[in-house]
Amino acid sequence: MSKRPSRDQAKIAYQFVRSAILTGRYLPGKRLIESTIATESGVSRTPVREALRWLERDGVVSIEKNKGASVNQLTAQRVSDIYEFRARMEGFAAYLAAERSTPDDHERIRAACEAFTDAIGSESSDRIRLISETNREVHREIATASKNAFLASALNATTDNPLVVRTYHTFSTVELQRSVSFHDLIVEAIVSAQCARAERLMIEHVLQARDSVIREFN
Amino acid sequence: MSKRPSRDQAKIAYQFVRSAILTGRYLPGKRLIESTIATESGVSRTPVREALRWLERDGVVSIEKNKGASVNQLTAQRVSDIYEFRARMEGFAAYLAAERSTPDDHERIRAACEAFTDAIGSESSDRIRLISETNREVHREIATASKNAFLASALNATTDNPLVVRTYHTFSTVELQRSVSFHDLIVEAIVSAQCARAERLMIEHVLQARDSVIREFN
DNA sequence: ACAATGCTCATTGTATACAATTCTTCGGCC
DNA sequence: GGCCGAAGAATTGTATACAATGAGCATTGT
Repeated sequence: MSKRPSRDQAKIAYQFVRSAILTGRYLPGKRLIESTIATESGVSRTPVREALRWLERDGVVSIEKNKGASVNQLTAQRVSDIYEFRARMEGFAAYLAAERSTPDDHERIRAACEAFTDAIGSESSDRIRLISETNREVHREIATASKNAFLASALNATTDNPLVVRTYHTFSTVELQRSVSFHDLIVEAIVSAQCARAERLMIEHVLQARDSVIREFN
Repeated sequence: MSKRPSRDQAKIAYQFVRSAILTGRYLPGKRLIESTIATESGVSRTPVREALRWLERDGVVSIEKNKGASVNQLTAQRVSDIYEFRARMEGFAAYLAAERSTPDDHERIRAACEAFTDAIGSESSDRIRLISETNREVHREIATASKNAFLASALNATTDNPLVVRTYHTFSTVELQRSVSFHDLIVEAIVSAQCARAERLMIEHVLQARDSVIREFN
């Protein structure tokens, strides 16, 4: 079942703008004109508008009523803000997962962690993409195991935040190994229902990622 | 300057649906047909679609691709989920505010707290509305003082969450007095830069609200 | 010369028309 | 009688046309 034709215009527009910002083609401060993006990405304005709202939620662009969207300045401060926020959210999810998860959840989380470890060892051409995907899966399983549907959906909504995905380009092998360690420790804490430890470990895990990204800025 | 003509169609649609859900005219599980809402609220489908996305973010409706939106079952569990989430967010904001706020911030927060206290004593016909507004202002000032723009915007996005607003209908005088106490304690902790205390107090403050609402359910 | 005012135009917000998808129902077949 | 499938209806997703808003510029009066 190929999803090549990708009949989802809003997603096309989203990825188009996202990619343009990440590669530096759209620079910070640039105003994003809906009609221009529509033409460039080959869809109409309607899905473009929706895509811009998504990017606003990601913290990547700002939208002012009747004035349109513009690319946010990605200062170290701003990136740090977003990661701090995520760290707390994910930490809370880990806390709840430790408190409420079932053996079934444990199985799924463990499997996701293994897939991540495998991805790191992979020599495939889309290794980075693979790492990113499997990592997402780990965090998503933990969010689901938190049994707080609202929290899980809020987290999933930001999992393909451009800022988060970008990080894997900058991660060194040693940092990836560290991620594996943290995943292991977090799983252990969750399985043994040690809520506070799971939370602390997850917060630190995310803050590690923040530091890596911030370092790139300087 | 009257805003009676209220040129914002999306907001009209949002408040229309929101009100319909709160008053029980739209019951949980009810499917929300865009064209129907458009006709009933007197705007076109385009702003209705946007309004539904806002309500999804609030946790009030669920949207499935190509299937549309439906009103969420507001089980005690689900309401609790949302409040737990908010409690952590607001707690983090208070933590950061205690760490980073300036004397100017302190002034604004204090003023907002006083306005809230006044609102409680008010005999005005829209007393509930006034209480709700001033309370929002307190929390918004604290969010701003956190100096984390992303966090502040995420919180503000959910401040007129129907679930949150609803609570003030159910609050008794004693509970409102308790809110005043908590506000005072939180401000004190923030001003004296006691981060952990500010966070704990804020979490408890929001969880109090949760308990009040949950109690209504039974 | 400069500030204020109104005009023009680019762009966003909204409405509506059209396409694609899902749901429903009805008829045929087993 | 019940299950499967196809046709049609209902509804969402997308495109486009139109209205309203805000920005920039020129013009005018002082």
